[in-house]
Amino acid sequence: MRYSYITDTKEAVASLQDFQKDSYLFLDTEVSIKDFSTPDYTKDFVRLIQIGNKNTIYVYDLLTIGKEFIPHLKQTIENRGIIGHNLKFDIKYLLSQFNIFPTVVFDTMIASQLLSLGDKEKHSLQAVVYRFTQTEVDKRLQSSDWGAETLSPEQIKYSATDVEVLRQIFPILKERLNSIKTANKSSGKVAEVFGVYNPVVAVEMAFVPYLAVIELTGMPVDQQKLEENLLQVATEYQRLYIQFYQKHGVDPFSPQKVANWLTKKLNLTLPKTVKGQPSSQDKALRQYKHIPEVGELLKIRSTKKVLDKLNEIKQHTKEGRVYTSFRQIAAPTGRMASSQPNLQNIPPKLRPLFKAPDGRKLIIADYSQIELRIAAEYVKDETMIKAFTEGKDLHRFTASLVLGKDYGEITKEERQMAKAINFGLIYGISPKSLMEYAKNTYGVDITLKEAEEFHRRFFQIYEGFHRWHTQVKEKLRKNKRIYVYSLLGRRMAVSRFTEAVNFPIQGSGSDLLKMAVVLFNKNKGSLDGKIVNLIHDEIVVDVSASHTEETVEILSTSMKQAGDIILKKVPVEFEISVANHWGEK
DNA sequence: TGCACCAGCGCC
DNA sequence: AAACGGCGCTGATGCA
Repeated sequence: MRYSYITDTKEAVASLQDFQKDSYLFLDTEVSIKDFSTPDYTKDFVRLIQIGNKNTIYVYDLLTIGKEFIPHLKQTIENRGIIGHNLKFDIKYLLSQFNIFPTVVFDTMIASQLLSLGDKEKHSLQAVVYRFTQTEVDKRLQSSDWGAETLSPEQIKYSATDVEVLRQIFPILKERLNSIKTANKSSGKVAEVFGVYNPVVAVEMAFVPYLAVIELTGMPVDQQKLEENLLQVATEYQRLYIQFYQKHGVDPFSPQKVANWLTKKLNLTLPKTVKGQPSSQDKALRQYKHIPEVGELLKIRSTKKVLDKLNEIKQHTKEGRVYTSFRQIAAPTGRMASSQPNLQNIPPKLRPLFKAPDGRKLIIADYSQIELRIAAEYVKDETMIKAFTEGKDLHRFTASLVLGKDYGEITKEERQMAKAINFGLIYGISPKSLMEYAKNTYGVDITLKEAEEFHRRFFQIYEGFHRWHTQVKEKLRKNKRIYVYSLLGRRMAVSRFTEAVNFPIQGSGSDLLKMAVVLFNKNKGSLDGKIVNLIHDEIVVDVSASHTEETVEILSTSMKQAGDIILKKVPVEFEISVANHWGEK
């Protein structure tokens, strides 16, 4: 491995000449981070930036290299594609401290995740290098002192090695990704520069820098209201807890004790858990909510839930914004996950806390019935496609066909019943579960015979779904594991029927949202609207009041474009509204 | 005491 | 719109 440690400004600027000819660079950074659990992207000291091409690696020491170097560096990085591992991390530093924002990237962590087939694999640089080259990377210096006045030769070599291994794994990852079968070929700058052909790869890579920006932006929070709320809920919770404990001597958060107490003292019959213990879950208790003790219990639990959530938000709020962390590919389906705090499971009653700052608005946009539309497209079910094309209410439509009644004469209850049928049956719910579900959710008593009849009718009407389920079952009978694909070519290996039917639908939903985000960012240019949250099929944008109209327009166009790429036969629909806070409809 | 697991529940 | 599926957070429980 050839590498040069550069400490001089002139030398640094001159060295960039060596990157003029190559189409892409390998990049890594070493940062001096005080507390690894809470990195501060604006303050932590970026000590080294390492850049390599196929011939050489330069390690730039920013302690001694002057600021004049930065514009040159910016030009090099932004004009070339860059390859790195977990680039969201590096980009957050590059953007917030140096105003460097690469948009053509190949992330080897994302690549590894896309190849992983849904297995529980690790995707650290070390793990990925080992998996694809069977060589060990020594990561012992990863958290060494990168703020030290003089770095040791070992530290310099370590930092160069991180780039060297990227060079080794990139061609392997690329080749494996290109061997995934796809219906279409990807287009765009990412695909062109790196030579990747799977559209999912292109979308995921293009998404990386924009996700970094979302995290840096943070979601606006009404901090005063948050504090008031917190105080009020904390007081309420304490009161309820003390009252309950003094009255009954039972800890309301011990599931076993609660369940035993309810069965013995109050003679309630409760469902059994897997271990044979009585269960005290809310679902089971709700039927007894008229009993004061049970009512108190449910109230304490829900209050505690709200209190925890408020604290979780507060913990990560700074100067009126809350900063979450997204995992770009958290589920094998491509869905993201948000944590610290999780902004994807905020209950509706807390959403008004997320308020646009003065002079700004929130744009709230979400795709309508997206999974059902995707399913219809995916299985090419002519009847369902036609219903969507004609703008029919799908639940009402299913109810009319299953029950043999006029479309216009479907009652509210029948429509509700059809909802259960639509969502349950496309994912392979059994007649027995359908019966239980109808009862639990709607109190609709249907016999097993009736459930079987609905089941039969559903698959008679929607032949595409019948064909799909039959084929999947057949394949799984013949093979222990089969590959399933989303509409954009995301792949997973599955061995269970429910997984096999779920993956393509949920996976295509992820494809769709990520593509909409990429298109929105490309379409908006320098317009000020910024995405502040993503919740599976929903996009929240923070925009200055004066740019609201244009941004709504651009977001709509982008969501439509993404929709038209994923859904060729089914029309895409979404709701989009302008609000002062997230709870506004 | 710390860790791994799971139950329970919030969201899509 | 709900749970067939997917997450994250809290706290009890069980074990070392």
